[in-house]
Amino acid sequence: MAKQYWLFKTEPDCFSIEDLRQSPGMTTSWSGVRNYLARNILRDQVKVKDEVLFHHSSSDPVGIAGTCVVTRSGYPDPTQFDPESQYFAPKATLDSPIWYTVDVKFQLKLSELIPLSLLRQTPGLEKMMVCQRGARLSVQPVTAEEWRVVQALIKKTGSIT
DNA sequence: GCCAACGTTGGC
DNA sequence: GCCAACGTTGGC
Repeated sequence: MAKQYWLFKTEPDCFSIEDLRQSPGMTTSWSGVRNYLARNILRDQVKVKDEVLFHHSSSDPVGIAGTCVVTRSGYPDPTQFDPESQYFAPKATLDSPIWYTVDVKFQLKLSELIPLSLLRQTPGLEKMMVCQRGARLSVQPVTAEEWRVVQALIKKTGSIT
């Protein structure tokens, strides 16, 4: 299958691109997604080697902070089985898990975050999901063309790897 | 299965 | 802090 592209949202106070860069193996499990549509995407569509825009939400400014790559496709989110976790799901069992996660590895961190306001002004990104009003989905598809346009912005902005 | 009430997300 | 969008819950 051709490589696919995604956008993952996270609140940097909770987990930032820098947190990912400093994680063991620069890799993390994208656990804690508790929305069914996002769950279905993680479980069914996100594949190893797919590339991901790492998006900071509820920050100032909000926007793309870096990129990462999928290193493990959908598997049951361990936090749903952990009574100590804020993501614990009492009804989930090992035999019938409810929530899924994927693993992602750090690729690059932008020298400066690319603000959502800039994305909205950039030709070619008018239809990008994150640019739409009220787009709350935390795991979003990104088209190959949108990815290409964002790559140009990343090159222009500068980044560290 | 409908839909009102309620809760959460997230940009501003 | 506000509030629009939208997801979830639960009574019927």
